[in-house]
Amino acid sequence: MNKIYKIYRLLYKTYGPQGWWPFINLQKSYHPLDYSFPRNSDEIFEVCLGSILTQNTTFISVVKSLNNLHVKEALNLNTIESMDIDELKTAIRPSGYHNQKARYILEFIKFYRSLDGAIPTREALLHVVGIGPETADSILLYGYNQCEFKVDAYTQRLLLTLGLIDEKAKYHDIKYLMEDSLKECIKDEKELLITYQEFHALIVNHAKKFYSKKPYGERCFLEEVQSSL
DNA sequence: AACCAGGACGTGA
DNA sequence: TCACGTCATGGT
Repeated sequence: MNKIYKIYRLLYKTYGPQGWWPFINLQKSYHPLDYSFPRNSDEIFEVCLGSILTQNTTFISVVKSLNNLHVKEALNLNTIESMDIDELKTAIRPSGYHNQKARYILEFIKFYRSLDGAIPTREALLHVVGIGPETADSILLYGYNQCEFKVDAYTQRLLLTLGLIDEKAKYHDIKYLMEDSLKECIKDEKELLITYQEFHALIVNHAKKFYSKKPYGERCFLEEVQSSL
């Protein structure tokens, strides 16, 4: 068992399953251990929308934006595409950058339509304006249940503090470190996917508590992973 | 009241 | 390639 997987086990033992992704339309019937989402095109689209809106923003703000659309019966691509762009901007205002994110959303909808239900490749997603590596992985991992590890600022900060990467490690360096480490320990594809999904969520949960303000990692119990191997 | 949040893009060196 | 400025609102 390598250190990365050890960190995952420790986080899971501490916080339990996170139940990522919180669907707006399904809050009543949603349970953390139900990994059957998303189930249809509307739910996939909701994850894609949330993935764009959450760029450099807390998910609490994203939920507000998604709810603004939901109460207008506009949490679907047909309505968003046909609605006035200023109305869209107003709805997503709580999650910030509403001008460029409104554009990103419309750009993505064009791309989404061209897919005609197919699963997008990572490379194709990266060609869409407004979709960088993290947003692409978020869409693939949570929207399409693809084994793509999502790296974010918290992941980098955590691994850097624990001394598992160096300062110049880039997005893909970290992504492949996580994926290779987990593949080494998990052979079952379904379990691997769930681990990717839960791990990222657990890192965010944990990092909010210990890696939001300096000095990072103070009293973080993951330090024990260092000495244990 | 400064600081940061589940980033991406454009620019110049 | 890479460091840096910009985009914007909301919570602490």
